[in-house]
Amino acid sequence: MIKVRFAPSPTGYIHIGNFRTALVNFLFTKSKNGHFMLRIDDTDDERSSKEYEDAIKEDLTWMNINWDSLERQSSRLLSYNEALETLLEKKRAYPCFETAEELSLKRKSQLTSGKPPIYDRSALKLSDSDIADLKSKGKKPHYRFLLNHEDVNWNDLVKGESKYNMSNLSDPVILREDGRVIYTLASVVDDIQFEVTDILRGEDHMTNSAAQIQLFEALGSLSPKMGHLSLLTDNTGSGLSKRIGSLSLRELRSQGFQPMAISSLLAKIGTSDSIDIFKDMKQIVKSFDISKFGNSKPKFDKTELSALNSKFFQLVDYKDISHQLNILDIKITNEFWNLIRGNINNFYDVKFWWNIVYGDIKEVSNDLDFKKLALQTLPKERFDKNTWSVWTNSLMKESGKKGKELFKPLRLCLTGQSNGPEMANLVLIMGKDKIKERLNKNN
RNA sequence: GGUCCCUUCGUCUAAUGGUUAGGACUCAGCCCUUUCACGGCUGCAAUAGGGGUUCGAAUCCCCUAGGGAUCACCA
Repeated sequence: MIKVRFAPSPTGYIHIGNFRTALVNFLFTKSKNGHFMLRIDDTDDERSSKEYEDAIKEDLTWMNINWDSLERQSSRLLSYNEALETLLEKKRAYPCFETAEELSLKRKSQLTSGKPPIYDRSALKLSDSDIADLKSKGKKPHYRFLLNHEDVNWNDLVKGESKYNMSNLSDPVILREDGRVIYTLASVVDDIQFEVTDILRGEDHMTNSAAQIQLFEALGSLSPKMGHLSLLTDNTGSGLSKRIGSLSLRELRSQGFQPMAISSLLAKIGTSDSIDIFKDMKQIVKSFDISKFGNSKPKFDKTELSALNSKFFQLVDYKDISHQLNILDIKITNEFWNLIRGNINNFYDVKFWWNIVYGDIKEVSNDLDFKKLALQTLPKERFDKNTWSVWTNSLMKESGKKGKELFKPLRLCLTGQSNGPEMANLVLIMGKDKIKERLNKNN
């Protein structure tokens, strides 16, 4: 069975890039009847918090991404220590005693002299007695994984045949001086133990993956299949991750964007499928194929998201959105929803139209003569489905106006807007009293 | 700076050496609707630049330019 994991670290809110990774993993596994694991990567307990973990879960739930199992790295520390022992026995891990400051300085001087800032492995030269000596002086080691300096090859699920030469990389630190494990190792240990079959993530993990493939092997396991998605950029082409703040899921939610609009866009952007709104997650799952993802960096454009958002409202039936409408402190009926659904770009537009139909509006029209005529010709009898044509016909005769000349000002008088829902239905729902009130109102 | 990845209409992309370089979105025009929207039809619009290889290059090779990623005791 296919098993994937989404492994956020609870150090912030999920943003659009993170979420795309979650979504792609979810769609990939669900399209193969697989298992989706949520793994909280909280090994960095200085930056991690329970609040963020809860927020991540809440956001995923809001987006209709449900996990089949949940793991937390902070509860699995023993396994990581065992793995380190194994690596030490196999001479694939070694202790180092440089301080963070020393390493940072070293990198800087390497960079300024035009060299790649790769760790020089000087700790490897330490003899057993050197190490014992340093330890006896109270120095605490951190540990690195000893890379084999050779090509690592893999068949990437997205990019195809890939390779990376490991001599371009520093031996990754896998255990901190204070004894806390680091992601590189923890992730591999978990993937082995939970039998993850496929790892899908952003291409910023490309070199991690290469190193981790060696780590899988060093721990006596076969590497899962790897796939690397190109990173999203903003509409100027620069990296999105730098501005995660304004593009968090929570931000989008508070701006009135719908989960299906977000998922529809993120599931299809960068693929050879056309971008269109999906009604529910099942439909996206059906159309999903990892091989449809390309290698170039798609631009994330919020206006594209807005367009999908509007389309979603046109598509969604009252029964499927009424639970959401309930959070607005106004009563929305089926009839009202059907009236306005074609004119909603953003969830809060519901309230905007409610106010226009039932509430008070500031600006009407200042065409007094026209309003007077409209009031005179307004049918006296009870409103029904013919009211609109009866009214506009007689108004047409009285005013001598027709077509746009007639309808645009009338719409403006009644709603204060130059466009909006179907007028014939709108007057029925708005009712005679409200219409009179609008036509009598003078600015 | 080393390494890796990327570059086709404005946008997302298709075209496994031979196509009139195709589709979707946007945009424009027309039709429909006694208005806007929806819908339908039509149209505008691209191979980053320069060299090769080849009868023939978007496609293969080299160079240049631009963008991104990575080289953390973050994940």
